[in-house]
Amino acid sequence: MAIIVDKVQKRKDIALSCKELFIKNGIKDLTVSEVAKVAGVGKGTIYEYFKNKEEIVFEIVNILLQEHNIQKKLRIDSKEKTKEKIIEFFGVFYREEDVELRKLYKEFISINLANPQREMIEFQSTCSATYFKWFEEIIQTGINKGELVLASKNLARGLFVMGEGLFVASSTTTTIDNIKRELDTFYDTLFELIEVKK
Amino acid sequence: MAIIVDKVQKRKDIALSCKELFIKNGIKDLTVSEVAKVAGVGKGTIYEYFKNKEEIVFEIVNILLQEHNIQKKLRIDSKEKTKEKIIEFFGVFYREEDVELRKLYKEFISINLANPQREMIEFQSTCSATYFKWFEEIIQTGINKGELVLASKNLARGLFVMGEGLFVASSTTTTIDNIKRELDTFYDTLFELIEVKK
DNA sequence: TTCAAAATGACCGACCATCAGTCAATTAAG
DNA sequence: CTTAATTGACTGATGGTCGGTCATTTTGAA
Repeated sequence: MAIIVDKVQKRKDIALSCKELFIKNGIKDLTVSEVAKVAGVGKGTIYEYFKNKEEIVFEIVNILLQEHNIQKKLRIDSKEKTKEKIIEFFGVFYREEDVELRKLYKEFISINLANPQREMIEFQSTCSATYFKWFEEIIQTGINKGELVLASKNLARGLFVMGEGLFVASSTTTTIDNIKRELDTFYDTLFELIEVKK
Repeated sequence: MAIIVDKVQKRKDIALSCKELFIKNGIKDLTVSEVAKVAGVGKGTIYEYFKNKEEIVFEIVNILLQEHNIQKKLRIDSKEKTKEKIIEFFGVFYREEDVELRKLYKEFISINLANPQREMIEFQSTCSATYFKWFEEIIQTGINKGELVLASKNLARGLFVMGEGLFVASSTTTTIDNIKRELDTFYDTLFELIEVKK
């Protein structure tokens, strides 16, 4: 045998080394040669760790999402009321500090829409399912605690995809200038309807 | 002067000639040479009518959307109740006959997310604004007719982007297998909450 | 035990194919 | 003859491949 490198770790290293470059320019203007350069490896080596250019993005999203989820869990758990938890849940779509994640997510959706590849779609599905389960639990807890009416459960899916919709809409138009305000109005109204009146 | 061609019409002709090809493969696998071939013109001519490859998609969407809107208007007007109108409004996201339009829209969103260009974003914004105004009118009429509670108005934006969100979500995952059912459950529940009880 | 040959994984960058976009030359209508 | 319209060969960029090199470890004969 010869040198054995930690393939998993190196894959992460390469991906993260071009994170800034990628976030700045997006996948379209990121060349594999550039990636190789900033990662300090030869171009051929890139293809030892990634099947294609898209997979690099896939890896970056993967890494950052895991970090993000830990933070998210803490933030949500720290909230008392269900409404606050739900608002926190969608915070990623407008919170200042998550601007990088949004940029990444934008590219990720774009790639997934343009050339869906089994692995990426499956990853996206798993993420989405996990998030949705998490979201449903928040709603269910709200119902159990008597904060929300029973029917709220059926609104879960709609609410869940709404965040994504608002995100895409705001990314592809110039009109929605303040996601946070839009969401707030919506939540206030909806909670007026689904909160159990004391 | 010499030959004068109807630039606007020829632009449409070229765009439509490659519609099938584009819907089948998406923009990624569509080459400008191919477009030129099926349009029966030289490659250089394409660039007399379009600034870049993306603009061809832009034109196809534009043409088909206009056709679609006429149909949509008729369909919505034919419905009596507000709930039916709203469901009809989002029909494009699951209706069998609109499968082409969805494929186009998917590519369109993808392009807009990956390399936003002023003209396309503005077009998208205008479309979106028009649709939203239309949607708000439906809600407002519902309120005026006493079918919906006043608060429904504030839910308009949320409902509006939800359609888009569900569409994107279903395009990028494998889990949502039946958009129609998901939407129906959501609407039924929501209308249970916002409909004025007689 | 020694050490050179064999084996192997890691790495590389020249090269290839593809393709979006350009432009100088050509065509043809009036 | 003028000029709008058209064209396709050409260019530059870039994603991905592949033959080959290098460094380290294994092996087994002396």
